[in-house]
Amino acid sequence: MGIQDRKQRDREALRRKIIEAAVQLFREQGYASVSMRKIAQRVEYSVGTLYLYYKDKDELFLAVQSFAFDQAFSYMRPALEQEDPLDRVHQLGERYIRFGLQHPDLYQLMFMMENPMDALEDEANWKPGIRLHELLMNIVNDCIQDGHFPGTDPETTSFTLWSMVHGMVSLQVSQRLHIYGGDHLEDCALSTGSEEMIIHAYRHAMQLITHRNA
Amino acid sequence: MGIQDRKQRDREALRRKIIEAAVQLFREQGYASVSMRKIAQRVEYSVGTLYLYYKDKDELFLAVQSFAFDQAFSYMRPALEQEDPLDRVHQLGERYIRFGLQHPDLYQLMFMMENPMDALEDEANWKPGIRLHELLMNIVNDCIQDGHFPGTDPETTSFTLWSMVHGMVSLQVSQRLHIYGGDHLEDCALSTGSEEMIIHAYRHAMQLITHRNA
DNA sequence: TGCAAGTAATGAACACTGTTCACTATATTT
DNA sequence: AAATATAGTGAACAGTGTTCATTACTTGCA
Repeated sequence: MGIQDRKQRDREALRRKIIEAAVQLFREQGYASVSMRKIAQRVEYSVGTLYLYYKDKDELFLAVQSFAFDQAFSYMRPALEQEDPLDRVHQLGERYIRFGLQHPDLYQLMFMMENPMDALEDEANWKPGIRLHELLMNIVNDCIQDGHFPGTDPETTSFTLWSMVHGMVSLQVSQRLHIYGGDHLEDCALSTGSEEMIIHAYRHAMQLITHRNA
Repeated sequence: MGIQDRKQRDREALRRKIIEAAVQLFREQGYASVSMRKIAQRVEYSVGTLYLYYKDKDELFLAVQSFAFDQAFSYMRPALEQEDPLDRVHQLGERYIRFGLQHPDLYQLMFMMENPMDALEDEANWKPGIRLHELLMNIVNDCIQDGHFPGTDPETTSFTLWSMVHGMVSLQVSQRLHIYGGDHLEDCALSTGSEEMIIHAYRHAMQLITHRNA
């Protein structure tokens, strides 16, 4: 039935419009001040309608999170084209950081907020997280085959690397890095707290970890 | 005037009772579900009274954060008694992690929530953060004097170390580590996601960074 | 002592939040 | 054409942080 198909398409189109409106509002007004009513107003439907398309706010935000992961993955994709596995981790980390800093609201939704995670039927089935972690772990595995990261397993090492870049991004996103650049520190590489300064710290760290004097 | 003094003491006692009630409620019911009315009920005063002692919720929570930092610092204190500066960083990191994992609600307040930070008159004057960072940086500086962390400055290195441990703790606290231990991974050191497993990863990382085969 | 001034505490009220559900309007099927 | 699904609505509910007119009590002064 073509009509059924069209209805299905309409349904999915509205589902998409809703999460796009949510993303837009995140950008414009920040995570905290996005309410169901504001989203409804933006898509020009009533509040109740949102609940016909998403069970509750958590489920809606989980869909936005999924959308954000798509964006993140395609942003990080070019890193995978590097020949040397060590270059792949390097680039992947750098792109991870840049994406997080440039989209703080999406990053919060992906890795910092507790809320949307509750909507997962089983927390262990957090697919985007699994996908990201497997991506990283495979590359780390290749590195180990090349003799890097001696004495560790890919699991532990990839967790460590993830923690480091996540730590850098999330401290910045949650406003904890304003301590750098105050008068109490004369001059240091992090004085501005900008993206490039964080990348600089990341590169130094990777140098230390990989024993490479690039 | 002794009466004035007593009033002053009463005032401070109630201020303290309020933040203690807040901490208690964090423990019992989790961060998200602690409201001003619940705190008021716990201290057996009306809601309005809380606003005579704290300008708003952010300011109250900032006071709780300050309380949490006191706890954290005294928990981490023993680490500073180590002779070797490298042992000091090692232990400091380990204690940082353990404190965070054992007090997830306080940790959220200290390093993850945006809210209470807005209450700072000047974000760059986040005193507990500055204190923690100076503590770490001084130790790192001692390490560098001993020839460790070659080619980096204490600023960058201490930021990196902080990021790593914060990343580990915050990923766990915000429920992002449930991906470990699923069926999609046979066996790995992180399978349980427990405190000891995170400490294990931390130690491996420190080994890599410090080029030490302890 | 009696009265005024000042302080401390209250809780109803306001504007917001996520969520529900009786109701209407439209579309499909019989 | 009538009956039946389906889609959309928005007032209502219980909760949130915050304010402020009103009360209760304490202090200082005549």
